[in-house]
Amino acid sequence: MSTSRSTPAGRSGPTGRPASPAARGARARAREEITAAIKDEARRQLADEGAAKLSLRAVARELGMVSSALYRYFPSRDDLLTALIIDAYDALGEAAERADAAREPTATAARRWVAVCRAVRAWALDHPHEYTLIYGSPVPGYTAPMDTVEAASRVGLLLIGIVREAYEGKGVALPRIPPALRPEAERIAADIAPDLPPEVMTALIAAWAQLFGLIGFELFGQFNRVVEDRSAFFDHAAAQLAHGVGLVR
Amino acid sequence: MSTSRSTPAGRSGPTGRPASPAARGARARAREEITAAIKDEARRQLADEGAAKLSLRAVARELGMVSSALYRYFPSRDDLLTALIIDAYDALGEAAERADAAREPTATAARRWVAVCRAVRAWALDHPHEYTLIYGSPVPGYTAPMDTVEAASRVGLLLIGIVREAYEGKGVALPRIPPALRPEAERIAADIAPDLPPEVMTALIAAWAQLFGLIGFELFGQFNRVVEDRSAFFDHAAAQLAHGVGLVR
DNA sequence: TGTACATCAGTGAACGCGCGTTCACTGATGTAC
DNA sequence: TGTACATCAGTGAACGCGCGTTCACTGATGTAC
Repeated sequence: MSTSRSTPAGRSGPTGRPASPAARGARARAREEITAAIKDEARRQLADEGAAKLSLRAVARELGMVSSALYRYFPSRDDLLTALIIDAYDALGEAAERADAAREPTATAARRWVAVCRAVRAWALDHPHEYTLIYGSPVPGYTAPMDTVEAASRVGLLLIGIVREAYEGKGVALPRIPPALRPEAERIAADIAPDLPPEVMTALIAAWAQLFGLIGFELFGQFNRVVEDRSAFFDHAAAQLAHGVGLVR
Repeated sequence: MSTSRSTPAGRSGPTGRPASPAARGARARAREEITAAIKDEARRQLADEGAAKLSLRAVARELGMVSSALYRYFPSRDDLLTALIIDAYDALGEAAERADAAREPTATAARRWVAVCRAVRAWALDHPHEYTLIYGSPVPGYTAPMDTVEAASRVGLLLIGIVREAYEGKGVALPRIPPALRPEAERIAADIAPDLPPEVMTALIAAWAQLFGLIGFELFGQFNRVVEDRSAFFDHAAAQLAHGVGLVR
């Protein structure tokens, strides 16, 4: 129950009544605050121990509650994890969307692409453990429920949107793909964005995976003693990815 | 002590004497066998629980030993992890090197590159949990000692070697890099491969990170319901990476 | 070749710790009439 | 507006489990003379 996305103030509560912040009773307000406090503390603990060792008891302890009290808010440890995962996807998606929304009106698709990549990287560096939660190795014994897919696809959809606008404005040079890949490319495009050419969709998905490869290597230490000016390195790599997708300007 | 790489039969033992398999006493042979059995069982358990929860007690239990007995072989849990990590890097490196060694004599650099990428992917799909151990998110609370770096760099060195041969044979088209990246590119090249142009080294490192991004996305489920013919997709992406590094043939 | 001694592998008990989850309960807050 | 009842948050004890590591010990294997 409590694992659904937190209801923003102003939406209707469980009774169906529209509930203004003032009208919500003390109980409802307390519930929201404590739910948020639990998630905040859990996020804090991700940093120390990682998701695999995230412990309800430790969270409760830190909050001055008894461990069983958490079960009023999350029916199990996995549900708390799910909530953290959805929040992380949403926060990352929002950061990326905000970066794109703040573009200058004259920005080219390639510039928008790079800006979104930079926003993703910046969020990852700012929230390394939440990033790890969603783009690191899977948490053993945990399988993400379907609730996560909507939030998980926000960054991907944003990138597709940028490429789509560019394509409509003739700002895309079709990448070439080998014949062996053609059927798969057509299937991918049909499934995800039938209005885009298969070559573009295929290149886009590869670029999407590669973007997270760059960020992961930086975050997980593989660039230690290799790359130093990581911002400059990343910016260039992101621009190259845009190029690979066919964004010509 | 026992966390150093396992001594292959035929090398000299701790006494300095050359020790043929026959000459080694029962004790030494048993020690090697049991060390290997511990690592094998630990690898098996990585699959179920992940590295964060790898447990000496569980390994001992499965081997029919008492947990304290493992301390004769590995001074601590972290040392066992280190041994597994080094083994994994070595196994991956060896798989990549073998794939390259098996090339046809006429193979172009681009073909060699793709063959190595495919070998890395194949090994990752065959050993997902060992791959996760080395290229997944870091194990919380564990920091890899310096012992791992040699094994960790085998794949990278192999890729550099391929590009180097191509460069010497004029098989590389210099990628372009923006002026902002020039100083960092020169630093990288000077540090790692002074005989290669900075543009090439920079592109190589980006491609290296992107390669593992592609593999990670496939392995960690991000391609679920997105990419289906993953081999075809990967082969093309790997060829594109070669192209990005400047391998023209 | 035989013997005394040193080395080593493995035992079993213990220390001190942590975990997720359930359950019957108390007391405060909210709701319906 | 006041009261009876329902809802809910939080408690504290308990269940049953697992963990890494230490330690004194036994008995087998190896080594030096």
